[in-house]
Amino acid sequence: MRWSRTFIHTLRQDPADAEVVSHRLMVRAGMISKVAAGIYNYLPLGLRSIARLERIIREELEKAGSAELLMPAIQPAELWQESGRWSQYGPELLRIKDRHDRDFCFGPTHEEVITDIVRREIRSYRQLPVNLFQIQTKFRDEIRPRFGLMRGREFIMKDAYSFHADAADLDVAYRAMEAAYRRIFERCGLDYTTVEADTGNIGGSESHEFMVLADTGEDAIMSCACGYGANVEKAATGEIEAAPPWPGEIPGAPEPVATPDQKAVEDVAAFLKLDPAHFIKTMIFETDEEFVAVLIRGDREINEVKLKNALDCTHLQLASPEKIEKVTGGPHGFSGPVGLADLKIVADPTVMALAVAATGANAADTHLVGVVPGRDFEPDLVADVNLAAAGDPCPRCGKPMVERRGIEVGHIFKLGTKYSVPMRCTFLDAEGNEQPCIMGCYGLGVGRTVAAAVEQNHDDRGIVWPLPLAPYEVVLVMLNADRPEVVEAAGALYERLREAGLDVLLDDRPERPGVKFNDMDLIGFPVRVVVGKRGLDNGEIELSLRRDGERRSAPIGDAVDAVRGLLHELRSELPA
RNA sequence: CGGGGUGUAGCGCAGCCUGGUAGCGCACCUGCCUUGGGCGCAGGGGGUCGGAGGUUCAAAUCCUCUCGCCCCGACCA
Repeated sequence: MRWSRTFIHTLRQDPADAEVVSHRLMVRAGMISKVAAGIYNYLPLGLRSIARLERIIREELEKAGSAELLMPAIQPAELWQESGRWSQYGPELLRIKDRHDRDFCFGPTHEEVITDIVRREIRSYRQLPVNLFQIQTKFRDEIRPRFGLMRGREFIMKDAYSFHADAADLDVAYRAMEAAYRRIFERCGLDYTTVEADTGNIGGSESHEFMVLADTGEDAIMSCACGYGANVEKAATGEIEAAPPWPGEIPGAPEPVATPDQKAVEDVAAFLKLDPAHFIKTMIFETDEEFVAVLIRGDREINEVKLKNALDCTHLQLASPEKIEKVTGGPHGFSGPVGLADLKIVADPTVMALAVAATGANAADTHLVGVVPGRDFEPDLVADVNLAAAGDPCPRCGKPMVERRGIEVGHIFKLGTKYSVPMRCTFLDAEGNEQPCIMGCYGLGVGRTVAAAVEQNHDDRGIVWPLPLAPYEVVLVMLNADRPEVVEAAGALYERLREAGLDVLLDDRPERPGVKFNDMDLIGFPVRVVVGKRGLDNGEIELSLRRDGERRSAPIGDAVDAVRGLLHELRSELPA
């Protein structure tokens, strides 16, 4: 392709609304442009990178035994009503009506449609398993879209779904898809890790996320040298170090002490000359139907995702100070479990491990010391609601874990029968009994993966594309476009490179050299070939790799081989 | 949805406080010049100042309402 025939318009300045580097650079490089909040055009250059990733995805998924299909973006409400998600999904589901006033939605995901497809055809265990995928545009009306392609409302996703006769067969597909994902991200040259994940409101028994490591990632992940890794929402810990010994005697009953204006645990601890770990922090939450007092050791934080799972509720929020006062009898900041007879109490194991503790007295400016868990209060539920933190012991090996940030580019689930039961997607087993299909689902954010690649591969001049995702592998820069001999030589070389099957863009613009070089660096083509009058006088061209910029010359007659050599050098570092 | 910003030429911004002919840089067009890292000179085109209403002799500027966009938070296969 010639630059003058495609549509590449770079920006000299950063767009005012771009915050993260991938968003900034992709807009500046003329790969994407914004239409509305979280809705983008994929311009020719951006689409080429997307298409290259899609090709890798198709190859690996087909190898893993998944067949491609394409489902509609617009879905009828009836299917969502069958699964129950029409009422559960909330405002993130973009609902629309047709001219007959019938309800539809723009699909944020396709469990309902795929389940409908499969249930129409599958009758027997002999027809299973089924594994299907699509690459398709999704719409989720996110509360806060941001970061360009990283969190769009409309976005391209690869979603796959598998249907099985039993859990063992699902496991086979799950492992195959996991391996396919690994190959996809490895082929893209991305530095990633897999972590155990919470299943969220998709449900299911097992779930892994694929995280591209980047400081700007929206997810926190805990990991350990032993191989354990988990999204912080899900992360367990080994046994948390015990609180220091209680100073002094353990009283026979809790004793109230005055703590005027002392609310935060650190302040009260300092005031009472205790360690924060001696405290029981009591947080009052409000669920769909009740108030809950949640107890965590004073030096720890609550993990709301774990709490939501422990309570098995869909909505959860901290209660307002007014409501806290109403349900506990004491003001915000002085809550404690003792005497909270009417409230459900959930305690983290770190709390129950305390021999004796201090906590709020449910009265203004008062705390209780000498509270003994089990003696002075009894929780309704003991559950791990502890937020893992850097340095906490690994649940597998006990060594300290580290916290890193990641971009969630893939998420795979064992769904079980969450959709097949309500939607009656069943088959007859070998004994002639009707059984629901066991399902798995497998998502991969296509635009997000490309953005993550930029996030991970750039410098202060622009993008440094990993070869497999570059919009063009090679750019041929025609300098001195006013010189007929240069135009002729560059044009001829361009044809030779094309005939050799190379993926090359010819920059034939009559721009000054500085403009061209800056654009090449900004867009980040892996291999750059320069034809200019200076080199041409010696019959030479200049080659360089974007990642190191080191320039080397070659006779123009050897140009094709020289380019191939550089591409080979880049390819040899990637899996086949 | 709560908090904080912002909207003026294609892009990035000033002007607003203190009302009085709408500006700057880049980009674009013409000519000359220059040509290996975002040249130089000269000339030129382009804006319902997000929208509606109000105050005023006069509104980009003040007031009210409204819409878009951005950031933080809650939210999120």
